[in-house]
Parts: sequence; C-alpha cells; structure tokens
Amino acid sequence: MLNITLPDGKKLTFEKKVSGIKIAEKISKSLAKDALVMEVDGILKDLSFEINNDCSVKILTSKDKDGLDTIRHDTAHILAMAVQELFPGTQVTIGPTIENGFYYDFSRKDPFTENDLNKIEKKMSEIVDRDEPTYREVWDRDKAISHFKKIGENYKSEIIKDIPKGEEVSIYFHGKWHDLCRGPHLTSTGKIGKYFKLTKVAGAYWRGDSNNEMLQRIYGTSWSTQKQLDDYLKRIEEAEKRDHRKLGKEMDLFHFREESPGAVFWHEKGWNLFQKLISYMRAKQDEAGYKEINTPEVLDRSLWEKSGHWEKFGANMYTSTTPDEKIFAIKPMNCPGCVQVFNQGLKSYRDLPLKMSEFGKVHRYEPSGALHGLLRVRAFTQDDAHIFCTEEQITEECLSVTNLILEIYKDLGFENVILKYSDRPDLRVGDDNVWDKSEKALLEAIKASKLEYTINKGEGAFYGPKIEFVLRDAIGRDWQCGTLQVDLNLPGRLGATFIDKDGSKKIPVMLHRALFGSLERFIGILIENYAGKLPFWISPLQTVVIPVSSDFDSYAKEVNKEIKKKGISSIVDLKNHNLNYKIREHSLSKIPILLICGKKEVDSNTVTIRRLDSNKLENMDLNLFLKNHSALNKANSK
RNA sequence: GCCCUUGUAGCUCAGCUGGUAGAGCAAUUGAUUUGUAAUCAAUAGGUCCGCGGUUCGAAUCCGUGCGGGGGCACCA
Repeated sequence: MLNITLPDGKKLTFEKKVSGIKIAEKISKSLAKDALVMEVDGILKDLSFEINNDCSVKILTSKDKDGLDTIRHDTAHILAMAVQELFPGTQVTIGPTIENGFYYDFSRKDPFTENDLNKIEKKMSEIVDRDEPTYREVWDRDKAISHFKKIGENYKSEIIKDIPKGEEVSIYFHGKWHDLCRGPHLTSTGKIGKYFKLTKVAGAYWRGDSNNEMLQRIYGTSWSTQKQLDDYLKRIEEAEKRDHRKLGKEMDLFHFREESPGAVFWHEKGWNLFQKLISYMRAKQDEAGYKEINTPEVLDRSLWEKSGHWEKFGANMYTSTTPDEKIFAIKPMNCPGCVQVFNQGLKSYRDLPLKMSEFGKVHRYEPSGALHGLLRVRAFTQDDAHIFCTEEQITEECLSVTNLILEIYKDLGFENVILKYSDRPDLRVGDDNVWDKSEKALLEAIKASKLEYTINKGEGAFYGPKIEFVLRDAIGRDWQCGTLQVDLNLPGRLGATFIDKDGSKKIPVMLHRALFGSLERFIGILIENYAGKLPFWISPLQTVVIPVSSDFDSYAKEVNKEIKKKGISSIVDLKNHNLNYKIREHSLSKIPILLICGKKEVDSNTVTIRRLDSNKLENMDLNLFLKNHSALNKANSK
C-alpha cells in the first residue's frame, strides 16, 4: 500500500508502485493531458518515474514555472537533436534553460548562419511531429565516458568526469538520439508543442572561460501556447523601440563616432538633460551635507602606483607621455585625487564624517566588445563622493548613503531597487584582517537597511567590498547603477590621517559612493525606462509654442519669451508648415508640452496645451500655465 | 579581446549573379495661411567606411584595418 499526498492535502492510495502519469490520470483526465513533470517530496521527477514509497506529489503543468522550464529544456534537446541530424559531426556541449528560453552550445567548424536557423527550426518541428518517446537510463560512469568518447562527443565525456561521485549519471533518450542530462524531461518529443523560435547565434567560451575555445551558441525561446510566444516576441519588439541609441538619435540628444569609440558627443539637448540631472543632484547632496570639489583629470604615474591602481587596474587605464617624457594617467577613478584634497591641512576627528562629492569624468579602457551605447562607455562622469569617517561611523554613514540613493531613484521614477553585496576579490590590496573588518561593517549596514540583497562572491573592488544598487525599469529589466564601497586600504596607502580625541594620528576610513553610478549610463536607462517620454522637469526641451498660422507669430513669440523668463526651456516653431505637421514632428521628438496659439488664445490671453501622448486639449490662462509649470521645475531642483 | 554579423545621401533603406548609384523623409526655393500626428511643386545632395588586391572594369569578389550590431568574456 502506497499513500500519495497531493498539494491540497488529499491522499490517494495505490496498491503498488505507481508512475506520475498514473497519479495524474487518477486526479483528472484534463490534468493527465496537461501534466508535464512532477515534484516528489519537492524534487523534480519525470512523469514516468515510478514511486515506491509514501510521499507527497505535485503534478506540474505549463502554468508552473518548473513545468514551463521543462518545456524549454526539452526544446533545447530537440534543438541539439535537429542540429546533429542536419550537421553530422557537430559536437554537443551544454544546453540549459534561461529566462524566457534556452540555448545550446555546439562545437563545429563552420559557423551557423541565420538561414541555418530556419532549417533547424523546420527539422525541430519534424522531430516534434515524430513524437519520439523519451526515457531515462542510468549508466555506469566509466561506460558513459568511454561511450561519449567513442562517438566523438569529447565535451560530454569531459562533463561526466566532473559530475560529483555520489551523483547518478543519467542519459536521456528521445528515440535513438541521446544526451547526458540531469533531467527531468517530458514523456515524448511531441509534448513540447511548436511554440518555439530560434532567436540568434552567438559565440560563447567553453565553460565560460576566455582561455578556452569558442563554441557556437544558438539561442531560442519556447512557450506552452502560441499566444505566449507571440506576446514574448512582441515584448522584445517593444523593448527595441525603447532602445536609447535609437531614441537618442531621434531626440537629437547625442551621437557616437569612430574617432572616439565609447565616448559621447553630447548635443545641446542631451547636455541640457545631463546638466539638469547634475543640478538636481547638487541640491540633494548639498542638503545631505556634502562639499563639492573637483580634481585633475591627468595625474602623475607615481600617485597611481601608490594607490595600487597602476598594478591592479592598469589594464583599464589610459596613459599619456608628455614631451618631457613623464608618464601620466588619465584618471579611471576619482578617489586618489579626492584623498589629496583631504590631505591638505590638518584634519581633526571633529571634521569627520567629511563628505566630499565630485562630478568627475573618468576614462577606462574597456574591451571593444563591451561597449554599448551610453550603457557601457570608455569615458563617463561619475556622481562620485568620498566620505572620510571613523570605523564607528561606517554603519551610520552607509545607511545615510543608502537612503539618499533610494530617495533619488524614487524622484526619477524607480521604486524597485535591490542590493548586490560583493566581497573580496582575488586581485586586491590590503591585509585580510582589514578586509574582515570592512566586509563586516558593510554587511551590517545592509542588514540595517532591511533591503533585499544578494551576495556576489569575490566581486568587490580591489581596495574594498561593495554594495551595488540595482534598479528595475518599467519593463522589468535590471540595471546596475549606484555603488557603495568601504575602503580601509587607500587612505593608508595615500597617507590620509586625522587627529583623534586623544591627540594621536589615525587613518580614516573612506567610503566610496556613486548615486547614479555614471551620468551617461543613467541617462541611457532613463530614456529606456520612459521610452523617451521624460518627465517634464528633466525634459531638455520642455515646451514648443506653435502658432496656428503665421498671423499669430507675434503672440507665439511673446508666449515663448514669457515661458523662458520663468526658466522653462522652450522654442517657438514659426516654420512654414501646417499645424498637423508640427504636432507630429514635435511629438515624435518627445516634447512633453506643445502650446498652440491661434485666434482664440490671442483673444483670451491663454494657451492651448497638448501633452505628449494625449489628445485631450486643455485651454489655460497663460499666467496660470507659467505659475504651474515653473513650480514643477523648482520642486526638484531648489 | 573572442565568435558571428554589418558599414550606400543628414535619417531610414533599395541596388539580383561585377558595367563608376536610386527611393522616401529631412534640407533649400517657391506656392499655400493652415485648429491638433506628414499641403503641393521644383532644386540640390554621395571618394558607396579606409587601405590593398583580383579584373578591361569593383558599391558588388578577395584580403586587411577601423567603426556599428548580437552574444561570450570583462564591468559603472
């Protein structure tokens, strides 16, 4: 007698051992039809797995995350199967599921082309139609290794060698084709359906290590209904429409060019946005007790040697040799310069915490393949600050930084923030007991903030552990922005001291923090988050005044003048185009407010407001408009 | 940096298997004076990313360099 407990607490009894399929059938016909895999005492199993003792069972369908994941995993297998049928001699490696889909890495001489993807998709459909039964076998480890070697699957035999001793080596068959796999899988190839699509080919290193050979990765997506697939493809399309590189061009904000890859040429409007963010930030930092400073962009090599950058960060640094053959580095970080400012004059414990902010432009030589619009550049402006404090002050200062960051993100429309904590990397400066202290202090601050956090082992900066602030945008994508680092190393290396209560010289702790991280990146994120439709107060061009015909040019000019007087950025469009044309043009360039002026407006000293993306027109007294909208600007940049 | 892919007018793109380039929009000029997402017409506009090669002849084929895109690796 077997007792199976279902998720709702109901119990089923069976005479002898029983498979998941049988259990599902006993629950309901429709469930048996939809069943994909099952959870036995919380562990995922094939439906064909035969249960031999009392346990709890949950039958999973495509509505469960693990159910859909299994569909994707099966699709990855079928992809590999199709590839090997079409291109004999191709070796398979790994094929996991990822968010929204899956990939499979292959080793093959000739590259896969876009056209090959179509062929492969067709072959995959065929395999689904063949509805080949799937079953699992457990093999002896040595047998498995020699088998895969014999059939030329060297990567697979490598993988088997690395499976921990205690684990079973399971082989899944789909008809005759088979693959080493942990499972679970659906009962046959027909079960996955045809709601998949191969999306792209890409290179990927074997085992993710750039010292290894490069494999060919095929990405795909897979769903349980046609609608889900269509919705997903549509989401991708929508995300592409928000691409800041495309919008940046359309909105005339910035451009890139060959002469300086990864460096931004800001146009008038983009620079205006940039400056608006800075003045907003200045106001916030001023309120929070920061003192703004500025330090040189080019500094002698000796300073970078002292700080440790020359050795630990040298691969990312631009250097410059002057005619007198001195070597300088273009700063990749602001910290050493800031410490030099701290070092001027004697500092007392009464000066701490001392918070110095700097909008510092830094240059980092990033690998060419890493560059990506504004989101990954070689020259960027950090909204940086360094807080010099005592060890006792670390937690409190970290907390106040965290609060400031959250407040600022909120003002700009991001409420969803998570933290990533990174501890000591392999490449680092300083003693381990110093690291112990720094890590402990930072972790304490995170805990005190009560925010959700994840831990990234070994990913801290070379001088100290860090927190990264990751925000989630309007369409669910995560972006790494702000950062907070505890540093017990650099101040000592660069000779920073303060006089403590007892009259002795002590080395201060330095906290590095950036709020947006990089102004450039943050602007890219803002554009994508708002799909270019920035909030009024940071819009670089806030209003365009449009006369209905040239008869009203002078009134329109007058309105424009009044608006500009109130600190609202505005232009008047007197071009020889009709109203429709102008509305279309300025709407496409994402101007938040268009002000239409015709006979009616002139007669009543009003403007008609047309807001971006709204057909609702609003006629308003000009003075009231000026009052309301200049207040909107002031509210955020005091 | 590595793999794949790509580079034609200010922008978006045509240009098949080699015969020195085209469209729409934008620009300029003229007409039109417009009430909520493209008024009409004319004109002008290009070392086809750079360099080298194959060829009688290269935007097109080959090599190479530099950019862009998608990934990997690296990262704010």
